[in-house]
Amino acid sequence: MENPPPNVAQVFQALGDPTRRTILERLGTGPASASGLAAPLGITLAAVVQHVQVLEDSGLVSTRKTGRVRICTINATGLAVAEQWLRARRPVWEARLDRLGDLLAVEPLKPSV
Amino acid sequence: MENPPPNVAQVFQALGDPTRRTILERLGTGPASASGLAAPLGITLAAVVQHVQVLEDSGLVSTRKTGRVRICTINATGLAVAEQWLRARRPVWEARLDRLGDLLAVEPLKPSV
DNA sequence: CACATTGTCAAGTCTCAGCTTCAGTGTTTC
DNA sequence: GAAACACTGAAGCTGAGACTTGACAATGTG
Repeated sequence: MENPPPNVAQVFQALGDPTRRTILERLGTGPASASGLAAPLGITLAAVVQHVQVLEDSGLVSTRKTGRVRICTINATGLAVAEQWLRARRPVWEARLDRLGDLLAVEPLKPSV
Repeated sequence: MENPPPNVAQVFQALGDPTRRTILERLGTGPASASGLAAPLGITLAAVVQHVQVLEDSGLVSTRKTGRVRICTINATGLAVAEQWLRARRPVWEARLDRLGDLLAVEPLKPSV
C-alpha cells in the first residue's frame, strides 16, 4: 500500500467538487463506510467509491477494508498540503496589494469608454 | 462592475488548474497584461483571457483596462476564502485523527451504515 | 490615415470528469 | 449452503471545461 505524497493540483482539484466536499464534511463527524456515505448523497455507491478514490489519492481521506466494508476516515495530509501552498503565497500577495494601493494613489485612473 | 463574493467551489476549482496556478505565480511578481501572460505559456491569448476570467470570478485576480491593455493583478480575496475554509476544518480533522488512534487501541469502530 | 497591437466575442473541437449500469467477487447471516 | 450485503471493475453516456480559430472592435504609432 503505497502512500505517495499528494501534489497541490490533486488536492485543489479534489476540493473543487461539491460532492467531495460534502463527503469530507460528513467524515469530519466520524468514519463512515462507502455505502454509508452514498445514502444521503443521492448517487450510486460506485460513484461515491470513485470520489473516495480521488480523495484518497489527494491525501484527504484514508480508507481501510475490514471484511466487506471499506471504512473511510479523514486524513489531514492533503489539507496540510493546501494550507502550506496558500500560506507560502499570502505574504507576497499582500505585499503586492499594498504596493498597488500606492500606485493607484499616484497615478490618476482613466475611466474606460 | 459587480464584485460578488467568491465561493469556495470557485476558488478551489480555479486553483486546481496548473495553467491558472502558473498565471498566479507570474502575477505574484507584479502586474501583467493578458498578452504578457500568454507569451511564456504557449497558449493563445484568448485562452489566457478565459483563464483570467475564471480567476477574476473566484477573487484571485483583479483586472482593469487602461487603453487597449487589460492589466491583471493579484487579489488576496480568493486566497482568504480558501484559507478560511481550510483553517475552519483543520481542528476538527486533527481532533478526529487523534481520537482515531485511541479508538483503534481500545474499542472497535462503529461506522455509520 | 495606414497599420500594427491588444483584446473581445462566438462558434467549434476535443478531452476528461462525473455519473450510471451491470456483471462479477468476497463476506456475513440465517 | 443460500441469500443478502458491500464493494469492485469495466464499459459507456453526457456535459463541462480547456483550447483553437477566425472575425471583429478599440487603441496606439509611424
